[in-house]
Amino acid sequence: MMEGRKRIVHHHDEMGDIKKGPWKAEEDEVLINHVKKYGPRDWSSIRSKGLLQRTGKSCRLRWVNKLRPNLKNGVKFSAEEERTVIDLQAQFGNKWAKIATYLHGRTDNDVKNFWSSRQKRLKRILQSSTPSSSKSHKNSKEVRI
DNA sequence: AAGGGCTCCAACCGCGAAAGT
DNA sequence: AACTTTCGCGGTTGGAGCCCT
Repeated sequence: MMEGRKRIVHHHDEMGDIKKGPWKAEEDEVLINHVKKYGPRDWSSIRSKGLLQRTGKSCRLRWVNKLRPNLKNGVKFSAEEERTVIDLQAQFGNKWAKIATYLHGRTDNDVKNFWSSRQKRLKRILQSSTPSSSKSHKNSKEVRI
């Protein structure tokens, strides 16, 4: 068997097991407390202080997209928000972070997700009405534009 | 009623920019 | 000035949970 845990440690990496994947409520709390104390910065120090086994990158992402106050989490884009994204994308291109600054409570990730869902939706619709492809998946739900 | 396909979104990655040493 | 570390962005993806038959 030999479940060897040997590992060459470059003195500074704090014992190299980095946690990935979904965040637990407990981790969120640690992150929130850190931000309360020090502000939304120094993401990498969270790991070097041994508070969480997450990269700075992961901590920042979690804060910015999910934990930061006043986010409209779990609320679908309103028709107006959709309009705004579509218009701004036409103006600026795929500048999601920039576009998000025009929408209160939405993050670049939200905008990006909205856009790619929409793109796929449009592609499907186009596909299913193309001459050659007669395999039409029945119009399941409402067709959104 | 179950099981396979489809959607959506949370979180990852790579890379370039910015900040630090 | 040069090298290292951290941040921020855009693109991508795996899987939970919804349809559908």
